Amino acid sequence: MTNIRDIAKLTGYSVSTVSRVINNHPYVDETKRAKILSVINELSYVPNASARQLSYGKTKNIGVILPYTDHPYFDQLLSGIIEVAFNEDYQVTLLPTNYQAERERMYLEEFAGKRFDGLIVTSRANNLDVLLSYQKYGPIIFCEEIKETEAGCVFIDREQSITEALLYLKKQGVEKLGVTLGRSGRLSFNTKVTLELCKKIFPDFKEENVFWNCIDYEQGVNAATYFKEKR
DNA sequence: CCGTCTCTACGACAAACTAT
DNA sequence: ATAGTTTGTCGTAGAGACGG
Repeated sequence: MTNIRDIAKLTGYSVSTVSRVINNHPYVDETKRAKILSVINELSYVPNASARQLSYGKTKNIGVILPYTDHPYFDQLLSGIIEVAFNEDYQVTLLPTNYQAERERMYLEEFAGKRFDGLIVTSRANNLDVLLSYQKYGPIIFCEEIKETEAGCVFIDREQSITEALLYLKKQGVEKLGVTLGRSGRLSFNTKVTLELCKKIFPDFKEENVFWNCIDYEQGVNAATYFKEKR
């Protein structure tokens, strides 16, 4: 396979001069530039991406940790991430975990190995401490409120929005509340807050009125059946 | 001082080489 | 035969050489 040294050898100029031509840098004589370009075209030479990455010290790649993609919330989040990355000439690599802690740790190890310039954690499978310990390898942004440290985070005010939704239901005359949730409160901040607010706004609310692991359409249908029978 | 060009470090890995 | 060491690979960018 042709490399930059082959081009240099064939044209009679140095590797650096060839590099300048490839990257449109100034200070290359036009006749030499033309000759180098003609050899490049002749051999269909394309610079090695790994070697470029080595030199830049950057991958121009952002890893996005997410549980799954077929979900409106993560779809929308991803769409925004991709749009901004595109404008900044960054590539985005999707890192689906299906909430498997081990898989997520594998991605974190790849991040430590400089596979990505930065990491966006939309929802995590490991405890926060585990993810925070990887901050020394590069920037990590969390899509949840991080209060303990100065970690970068972007989040919506879940407490406020859930409160509004619950108050609306109460106003509509709802007395007995049923809730669908994805994961245990031990792992999910969202779950924890939702349960706390349910108990606060609906004092008679009991945890047996929670339908757990409701993360897809099928479980949604099961939840509807469950609540219908419980009514 | 400017334009043009060469040399070399960078990091991880494989291949080649040397010593035992 | 095995373990340890050295060298080469890949493209880029900055330092520096050189001529005018």
